[in-house]
Amino acid sequence: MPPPRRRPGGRTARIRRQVLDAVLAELGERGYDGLTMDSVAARSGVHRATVYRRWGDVGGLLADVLDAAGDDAWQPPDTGSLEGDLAALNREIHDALTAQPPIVAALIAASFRSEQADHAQRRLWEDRYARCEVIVRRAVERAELPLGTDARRLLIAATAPVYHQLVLLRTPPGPDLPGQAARTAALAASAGAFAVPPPAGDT
Amino acid sequence: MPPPRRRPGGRTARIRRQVLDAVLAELGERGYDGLTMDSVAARSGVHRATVYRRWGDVGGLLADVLDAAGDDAWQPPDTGSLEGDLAALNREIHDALTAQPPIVAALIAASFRSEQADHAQRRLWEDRYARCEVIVRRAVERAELPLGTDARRLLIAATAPVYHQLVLLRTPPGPDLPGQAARTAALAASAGAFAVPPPAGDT
DNA sequence: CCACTACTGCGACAAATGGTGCGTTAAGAT
DNA sequence: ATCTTAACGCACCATTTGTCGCAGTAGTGG
Repeated sequence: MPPPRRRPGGRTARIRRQVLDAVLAELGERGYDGLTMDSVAARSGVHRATVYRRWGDVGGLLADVLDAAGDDAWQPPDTGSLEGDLAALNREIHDALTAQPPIVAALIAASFRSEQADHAQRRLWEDRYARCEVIVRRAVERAELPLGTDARRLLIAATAPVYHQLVLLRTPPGPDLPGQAARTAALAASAGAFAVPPPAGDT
Repeated sequence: MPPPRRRPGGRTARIRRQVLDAVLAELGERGYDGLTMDSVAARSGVHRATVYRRWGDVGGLLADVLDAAGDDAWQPPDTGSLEGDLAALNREIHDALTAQPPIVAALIAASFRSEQADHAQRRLWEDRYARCEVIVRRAVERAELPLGTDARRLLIAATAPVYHQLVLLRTPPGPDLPGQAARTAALAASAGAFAVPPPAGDT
């Protein structure tokens, strides 16, 4: 027998959007502990019991929001140079983390609250960094970087300072933090700091 | 009139230690939302009402734990070279973040839960990074680094990848993440990536 | 050693929150 | 159009959270 087919139809989708929007709004306004099943239900206009049944708990809500966030068509910037790409990427990150209300920062913080949200957050990170690897590939093609540069490590080195400063340290960043972090990483990269040894076989 | 004089004596101090230990234990075992006033009171053997009276809420508990954590005699490693110091520092961070139970990671995550805890966490970061600046000063004295190197930016660039990988991304780190991050930062630093322009006056 | 009082323990209480069975409504297929 | 079934709304209960007054205990100064 076929699995019972779902009904992705109009009402279900509408309710989902209402609830997800309410989650983001609550998260932005009341920050962190403000996100309860109750407040989400009240704001969305959907009944408490419905929210409980479809999402189970706060972690389910967050996971759904995070998964929905990954379903976009985002592409990393393409400025024509490695440092330019990294700087533009960092500026996007910086803007997202300092936007008002601070939805992205609140989402990151909230993802610690449950296993489900944690997994969804990891999927989102993985997706974003995977999409960014093209930046490094293009730089290698332009001969800005040596072959065998570890894309992931380079991307993390470039972006980590921005996240660290804004999410964990939460102190006012120095001027042009995105640009400086990008320049530092690009410099280290062109010096071969992220070279990965070939798999010990052929060229 | 003078404020009523406090009693920092035996019982009060003992109760505080019991409660703070219970906070750490709960945080390690039950991770994030597991930390409630009730569970702390139960585990510590202190009455609920006492915990409410002295600490007010979960944020108060976390803030007290964080402040207590800053009252130690920790000093950054001194290995004789910049890269060695940074690598040793990163290894300490790595070990603290991957220890079982994951108390440090849980503390960082939990510090998002309230204003009070947030402020305490910032004080702790500030204190730690300030203590680490001596690493950069020593490197400048050894002429490993140019004068006018921005200590804070260098330290953040060196340590951020470790925090980012273990706290935010939460994916298995590559081999020798601490060492690689340290080498990258040291390389960029000796190339002058963290030079700060002199204040536009004299040498 | 004694008096003073800050601090803790106790239990009862009000209020908010989390979670669930059951009848009703609306979506999707024939 | 109408039938089937998934999804929703309502009412309800259980648990947790936070507060208060009072009595007892133990530091602190004389």
